[in-house]
Amino acid sequence: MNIVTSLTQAISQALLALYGIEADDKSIVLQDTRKDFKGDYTLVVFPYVKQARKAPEAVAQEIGSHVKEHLPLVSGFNVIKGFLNFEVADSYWLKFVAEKGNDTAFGLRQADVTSAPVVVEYSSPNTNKPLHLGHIRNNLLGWSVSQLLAAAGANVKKVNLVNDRGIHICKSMLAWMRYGGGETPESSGMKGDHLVGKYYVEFDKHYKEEVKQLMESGVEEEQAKKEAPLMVEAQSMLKRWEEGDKEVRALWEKMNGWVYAGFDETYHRLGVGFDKVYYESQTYLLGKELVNKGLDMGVLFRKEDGSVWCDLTGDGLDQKLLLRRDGTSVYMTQDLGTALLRHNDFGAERLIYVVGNEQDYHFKVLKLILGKLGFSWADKVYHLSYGMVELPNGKMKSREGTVVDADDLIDEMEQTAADMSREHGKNDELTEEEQRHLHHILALGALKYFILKVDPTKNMLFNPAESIDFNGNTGPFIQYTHARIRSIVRKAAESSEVGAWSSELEMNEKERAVVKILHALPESIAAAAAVFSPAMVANYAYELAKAFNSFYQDTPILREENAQVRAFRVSLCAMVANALKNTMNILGIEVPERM
RNA sequence: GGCUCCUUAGCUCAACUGAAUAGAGCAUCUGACUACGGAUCAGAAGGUUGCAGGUUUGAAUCCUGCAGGAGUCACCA
Repeated sequence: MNIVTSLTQAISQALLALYGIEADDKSIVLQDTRKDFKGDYTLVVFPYVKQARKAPEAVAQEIGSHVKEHLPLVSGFNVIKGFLNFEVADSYWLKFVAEKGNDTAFGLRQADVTSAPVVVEYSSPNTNKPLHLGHIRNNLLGWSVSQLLAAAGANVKKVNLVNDRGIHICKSMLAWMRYGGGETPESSGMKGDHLVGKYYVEFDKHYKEEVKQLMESGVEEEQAKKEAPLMVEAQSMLKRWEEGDKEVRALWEKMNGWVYAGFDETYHRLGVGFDKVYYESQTYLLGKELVNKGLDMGVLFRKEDGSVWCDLTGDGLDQKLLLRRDGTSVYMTQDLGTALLRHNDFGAERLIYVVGNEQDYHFKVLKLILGKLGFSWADKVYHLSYGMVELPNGKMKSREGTVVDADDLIDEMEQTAADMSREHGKNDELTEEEQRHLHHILALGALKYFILKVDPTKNMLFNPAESIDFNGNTGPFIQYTHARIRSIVRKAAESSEVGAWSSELEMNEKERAVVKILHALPESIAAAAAVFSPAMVANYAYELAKAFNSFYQDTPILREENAQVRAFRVSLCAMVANALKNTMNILGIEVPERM
């Protein structure tokens, strides 16, 4: 049995026997003993001193004795103020490595495919411009949270909802017709999404010019923005699209096709994917029946002008529009519809939306309305809200050209990785193809780790000029550690002298540190999954890699003369390599055999 | 202006549900290569956790107020 559960139970029994305190296992919290003190797990006894009517030191002393007496795995304990530090016998740790050392899936739970799916929506791009750094954070988060939940045993379905219709698409289409001269991805050599994005910018340029001219001729700004010929034409194009105009639809399909080809390439490079892709052009009319249902139920109401609203003033919010007076729906209406669609499509238990924090309000409202409409799963809707990626000179603004393009960024990272690699010059035996693959892995390892190690909810700063480090708390550091370990394990396998070891061995401090971190892997993954935080996984992997390096630096492994100790250390190596691989895989980061 | 979130070392970030002396990396300084892989390791220096109160045996963490920053308050998506 796991030592933590054993300890918890022993403590619970001690509390009952000594003081008659009935503490359930959940209220007993053990924490890792701080490095500077002797021991492995610490119990804070302050919560019990009142009922025990004794000084903290005395209480700790008594609990310690009682536990040690009843739990042989506890080899000793010490008391400092109100902190009771338990020491766990080496034999326990040795047994743990012996049992789990060869388990390549250690720490990962088998996903239960028979349980109700958890649907994770992420990415959700617009098809009028290419992906940028903000999308990268979204995609990486979506993918790794999916991996994380799966590692914790959930049946995860990843979905993407592509925003493929609307006025913004028409802008690109119109500009392409006007100024494009029939340019295609083939003729221009541009990636499809970049080409379409170029015409979106083009539209904005000419449109601003028109607005400026109108204002110079005395038209108010508001009015000028509405009346500029380009805008009027884009609006009419949207109308024709909605009416199913063949010409408009054909162009729409053609240009969206270019964009999808471009997106697929970027998704592939990022290593993300989906189980199902929804298109807004097919779902944007959903939700109206729900509104009718809501009207019947009396949770929604109609105003005199015919528009339909939900009154959320009772929840401390405003009234929210759901149908315009002309009967057309808004964003919220669609999202209500797609939530239901998704729930029905998968029989989903939970819906998770990976969407930026600028939509916090929207999802708060979405959840509330779903609840009012009587859906029991409304409280299982979770908005995984993430902060913006900021640049040293401020926010990214597409219109001002201060965006970091996803493809460009990946290109640069790969170049940097190639340069670094060449500098270290250890990969001469690799073919060119293998080297390219390695550079790709390292580049994405650096990028992904850099982004995922930050708490999702927080805004983060990205400095493209300084690019991303390959030293310190980085993806490549962990990748490097893995590659080194695998190298040792390979050599050990060649020598074939690796045998068993006895539980009588004594571990040194650094070995113990590594083993303890390994031991915590399952709990760490479970804890990270509970709060949807890949960052916690990243920090775990780093801590493990660091502890291993520290151990590795001054402890002989293959040169160790004692065969049993050698065997133990090799097993430990294999286990660390495995744990690094599994945790990095959750982050979507590949880990090389050599680098 | 209302509501929500944020503020930790020079910089970028940690600290799970309140617990011991708030931890890493980068940058700076000092040491360690006849290498089981130095993309490493050992160490130094760097902090009144934005400010002021409060609750608690104990607060970066919870409460109140203030300052600074971001987001949002569309018959846009």
